[in-house]
Amino acid sequence: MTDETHSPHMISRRLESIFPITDEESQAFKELPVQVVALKADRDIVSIGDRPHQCCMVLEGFTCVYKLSQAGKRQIMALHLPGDIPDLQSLHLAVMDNSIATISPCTVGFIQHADLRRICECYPRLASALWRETLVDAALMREWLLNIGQRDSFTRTAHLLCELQMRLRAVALINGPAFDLPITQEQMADAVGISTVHMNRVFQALRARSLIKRCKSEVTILDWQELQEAGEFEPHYLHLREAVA
Amino acid sequence: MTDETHSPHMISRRLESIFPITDEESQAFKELPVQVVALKADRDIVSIGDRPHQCCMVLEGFTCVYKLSQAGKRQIMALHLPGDIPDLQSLHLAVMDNSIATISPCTVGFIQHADLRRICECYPRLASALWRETLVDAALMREWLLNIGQRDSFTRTAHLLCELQMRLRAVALINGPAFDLPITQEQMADAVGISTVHMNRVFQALRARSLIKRCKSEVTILDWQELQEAGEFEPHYLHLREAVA
DNA sequence: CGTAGACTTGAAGTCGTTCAACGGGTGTGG
DNA sequence: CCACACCCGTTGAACGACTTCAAGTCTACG
Repeated sequence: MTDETHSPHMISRRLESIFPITDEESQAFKELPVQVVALKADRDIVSIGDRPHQCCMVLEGFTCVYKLSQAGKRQIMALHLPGDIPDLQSLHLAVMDNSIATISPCTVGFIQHADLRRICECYPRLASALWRETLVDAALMREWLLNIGQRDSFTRTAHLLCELQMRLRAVALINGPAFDLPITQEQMADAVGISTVHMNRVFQALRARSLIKRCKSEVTILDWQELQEAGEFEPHYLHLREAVA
Repeated sequence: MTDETHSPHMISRRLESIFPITDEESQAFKELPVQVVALKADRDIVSIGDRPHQCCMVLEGFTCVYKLSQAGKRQIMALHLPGDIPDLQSLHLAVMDNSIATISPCTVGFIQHADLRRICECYPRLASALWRETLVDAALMREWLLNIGQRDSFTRTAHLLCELQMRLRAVALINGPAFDLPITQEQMADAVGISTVHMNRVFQALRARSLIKRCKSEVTILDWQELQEAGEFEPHYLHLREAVA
């Protein structure tokens, strides 16, 4: 909530990871006024039914998109990392059809819709880049739908871990096999659509097969190849510009 | 494959159902060159891995977006009706991360990416309308994710029926409680993520509770109120301009 | 008239849920 | 500094929803 300068870097890095933009366009982004805010874990950033006049960019931490069933069960339909804009849709969809919350303590940056619209008019390629962002979000949701609809809980979980690892790499937040994953088993369970108790057992199975190791909030992938196979993970759907080895 | 004139009407009607556009913009759409093709049921229109140079607009019939798991199980992640553009994403995402197939016999219209890009440049509001289209598609997927991840099979199926009824109404394809739903139980099962056998039992339960009636490919909703409650259906996520009673 | 595809049925089996309880670490207030 | 509370992770056992297999019926269509 202090350093306002690293935020535009964040977003342009994310955009560039999936779409080539020029220096001038990148620069335009960096000059956008951003209101930076720090938030505790498990707080709503935007709630279903809201009519926001701004978008929220993740700067630090993890956020999630979620909805509740009538029984009060929560389905997480996306996880967002630094550089992502979880509610970019609100630029064209007046009322939120989902909530967005922090998974871990976060700092986020708010950008006014008006500013985004203006920049989209001046730089049509940036508009395309943002459009593309929302399309990649949708592509991830399709994969999650396949995951939840057709794969068993073990495969689903392995798949999610692979996805997170690769996305974190793509924005250069990690480079080795270990990374910080400040997310509880309950939140993981909500993301793959199983119960907390069962998520715990899946984690045990993953450890038993020596696929991962977990120590506090740090996850280490012990066998990337095996984990990918266990999770039926094919990274094409991430639409990254360059394949990450 | 014969009448090329009704197709642009179709798309503009769909766009207008969620976004106000001017006559001039609507006109621009109607002048787009469209290649109309008739297809049998259960045929791929675009396949995963393709790099299409055109988009496909549904003119008659139903299409679906799907992916296969390694075990060969199919998850349908969206159903598209006349007026929809199932692969609009391909405008900005070079390679398809999903396949698109016909559910029933269909006629579809292909529009070149180049033409769409041109019209987006000339009419930025149309570009926004198309962007919005893809965002609504994503909103539907979020609801499907909630449906499949957190609701039981009975609720899921009721929900899907409500959604289809309301979307068909929104484009004025139906007005009464009965409508043509040329889709097999197997396809329905793939859409809600359950087995064919179980889908059959869910249908029996829906009939036993007098919520729906099915005769050939025609579905009649006997109690709209009850079906909505049974499916936990709240239509906000469809982002229709006007609530349909 | 025969065949293929869609729908239907029963029974057995599996995966995941639910309930209930306990352990361990961490932070907070007395 | 200790005690307590809380959250997270863990465990066992019973239950339930859905799957799978296998067979049989119905209808449409060539």
